Amino acid sequence: MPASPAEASTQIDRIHAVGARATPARIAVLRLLESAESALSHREIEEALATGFDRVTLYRVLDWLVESGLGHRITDGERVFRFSLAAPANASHAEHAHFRCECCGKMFCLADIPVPAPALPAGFSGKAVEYCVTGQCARCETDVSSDES
Amino acid sequence: MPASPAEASTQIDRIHAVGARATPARIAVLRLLESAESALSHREIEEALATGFDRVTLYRVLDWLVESGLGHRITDGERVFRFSLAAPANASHAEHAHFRCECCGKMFCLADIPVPAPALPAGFSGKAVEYCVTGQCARCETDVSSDES
DNA sequence: ACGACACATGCAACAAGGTTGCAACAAAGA
DNA sequence: TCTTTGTTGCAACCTTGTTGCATGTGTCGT
Ligand SMILES: [Mn+2]
Ligand SMILES: [Mn+2]
Ligand SMILES: [Zn+2]
Ligand SMILES: [Zn+2]
Repeated sequence: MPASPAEASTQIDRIHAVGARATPARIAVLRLLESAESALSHREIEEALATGFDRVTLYRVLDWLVESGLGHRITDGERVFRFSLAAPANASHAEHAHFRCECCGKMFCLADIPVPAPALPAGFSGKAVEYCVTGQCARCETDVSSDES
Repeated sequence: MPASPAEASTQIDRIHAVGARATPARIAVLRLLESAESALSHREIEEALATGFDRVTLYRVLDWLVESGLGHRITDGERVFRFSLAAPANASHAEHAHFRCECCGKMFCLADIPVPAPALPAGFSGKAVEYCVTGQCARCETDVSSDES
């Protein structure tokens, strides 16, 4: 089933809104991230998009995503970058906490949980804060508890 | 100037205390991290230790450092691990905040700043928290301000 | 002091994630 | 439709970190 034209044009508008060209790779990545429940790595995106976009093209789309402000990049603590969409159009992408599941490896944006403000030593000036919790996500938790021996 | 024997024996004792063999590479890394003001990457350690320890040996020493509990590892958000010593012998290495300077790239352990406890959504269970602030460190701040045009 | 043994080291090869240079290509606007 | 300028694909490369295996060495018992 091909993507509905209406859905695609939503993404095209978003791309044009930041003054960029709407290319198939960008549209596909936007659509994928839109439907993702967790932040995705380059690898995951490459696999989800069965279409044969070149590795480098995807890297460049992801760079563009972040630079244009349409998405943001986080590091998952295991040396890989993960990407998700910024808050849809309206609010500026407020700083928020992240959660990484050690079981399934997924990375969640906890948009509801505010990041506590830092208290820095004298002379230090902070700009951004990264707050990431690791543990088990809701799904993995239930999977484990229903797997009693 | 060669390392004082007294200094070296301090490191040797620490290594023996965790039931490990005191090798030149381990002693050198411990001594270096002891005197470091910020968490060091493998690369930085390799360069600081002019001695020709093999790349892999240093990686293994760093792995051992963390596994033995003598040190801890953090990710600096740019896909590299950094290492620093755990609190010297006495207290267990409590969770603490980190600061990464965007200017000089150094990573500081803010041992005094406690990490705020997370409030997670239902079903999620957290184990560890990573709290890292990025900005400008005290030194870079003064360097910039004394560089007025 | 000596020897045995377990553990640590060096080397080479490998792996994953990401970047760069450049020629060919295609959105967007005229 | 044409032109322009930004984007793509490909090949090569880089950085960080890991693995296998033969050789070397710290430690402990004697
Ligand atoms: Mn996020
Ligand atoms: Mn630390
Ligand atoms: Zn999970
Ligand atoms: Zn600095």
